[in-house]
Amino acid sequence: MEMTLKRRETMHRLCGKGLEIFHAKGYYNTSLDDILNELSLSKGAFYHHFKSKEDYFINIVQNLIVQKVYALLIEPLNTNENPLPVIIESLKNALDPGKKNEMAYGFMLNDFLTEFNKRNEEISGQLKEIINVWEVNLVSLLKKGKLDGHIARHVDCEGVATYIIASYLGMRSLLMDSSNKQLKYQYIQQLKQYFNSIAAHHVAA
Amino acid sequence: MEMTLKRRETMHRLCGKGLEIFHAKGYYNTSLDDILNELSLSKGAFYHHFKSKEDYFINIVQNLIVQKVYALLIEPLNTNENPLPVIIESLKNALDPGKKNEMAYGFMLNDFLTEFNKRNEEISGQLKEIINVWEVNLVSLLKKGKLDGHIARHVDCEGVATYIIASYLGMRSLLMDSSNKQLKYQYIQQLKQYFNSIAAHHVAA
DNA sequence: CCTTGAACCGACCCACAAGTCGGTTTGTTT
DNA sequence: AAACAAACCGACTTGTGGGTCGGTTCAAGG
Repeated sequence: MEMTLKRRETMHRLCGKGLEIFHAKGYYNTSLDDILNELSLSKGAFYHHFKSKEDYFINIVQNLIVQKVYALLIEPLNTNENPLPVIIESLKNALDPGKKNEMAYGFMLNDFLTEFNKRNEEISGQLKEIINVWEVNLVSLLKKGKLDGHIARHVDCEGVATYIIASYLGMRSLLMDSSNKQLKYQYIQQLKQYFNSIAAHHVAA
Repeated sequence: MEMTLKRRETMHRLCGKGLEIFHAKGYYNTSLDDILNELSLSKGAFYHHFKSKEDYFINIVQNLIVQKVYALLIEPLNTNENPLPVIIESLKNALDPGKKNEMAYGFMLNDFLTEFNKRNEEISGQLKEIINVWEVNLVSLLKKGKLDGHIARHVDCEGVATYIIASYLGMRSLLMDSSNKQLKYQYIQQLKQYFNSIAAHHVAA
């Protein structure tokens, strides 16, 4: 089974470096050779493991992007606490580049969604599905929060989830270049302001 | 001067159709021939009027996109009324496809911003500049609203402007396919909710 | 050793799209 | 109507990048 291990290791290296470069330069603006040169691998090696560039990226979505979105944005929602601070905390984490100078995974979703929209049905469908799962989890957490008395009864939980997702995705277009601390701070502050307006009892801003 | 008129008319046709197709399929995913065939024009005609595809798109940005954004999002802010309803109205307009089944100009900004980011410094710079002008105008209107007693004194106007822009841009990623009436409605409702929390006096939701 | 097959190499093929250029049409001027 | 230039044509050049394929390396089993 040593063979299988080698295969998995090479595929893993390809996916990791691929996500890094696709994210930095865009999928359609990155050639396979860009990635292969970085890893000192050949076309032949690539097509031995993946059947096409698309197949390769789908692997990346399923193995890396899905995992990260779940870890950063969805799993934290599995809580019994007051939803609003939990959501804020998860978004703050997602917008920060990871501790060990990883990528800022929060940035990827809007980028790739826009890039694949109307160009690749398969991939954009999978990305939309990720957003969809996120939305469903947000809604159900918000509804639980309403029952638990943390959120005002008049609130439209679906609407709130939509609004949270929209503002989060949109931050990407504003945070393009430098990881602008100022903008992130403003965003989180205003999100708190908004959350105050849907909380069951008013809390100091 | 009949020549000049002919020239201007052809350039105008090219820009109009170009924006339509670039917006529908993306700039890098659209070949010049895609556009030229639609207009029954040739490569020669194109390069007689524009020096490159990039030059062509910059023309489109300056002549069409800037105009539309100003008309829909910036000029309406030049008012002495309560800023909050004015802003809501402008966003509602921008997200609607025009009356005479035009394009939904509100969708273009996020799409093109994302597409050109890190691929074309020149163009993405111009698009960011549009956003910047919008932000400046939003901030100054909000500040005036504060002086006029429409907006609470504790409010961070820059932060509010950032948040408005982020949520607006982000809606694009959610409204991708069909012009989903439901999502638009949710967005506007939540924006009103948010605005209630920064208004000087509470108004019914 | 020798065989076998997975992992890998890299020259090549092919489609596509930006940009070129010599030539043709069209309209205006005198 | 001759002359001139702007507008336009379309075959061609050139570069790029996804994908192919015959061959080589290497590790494991006999």
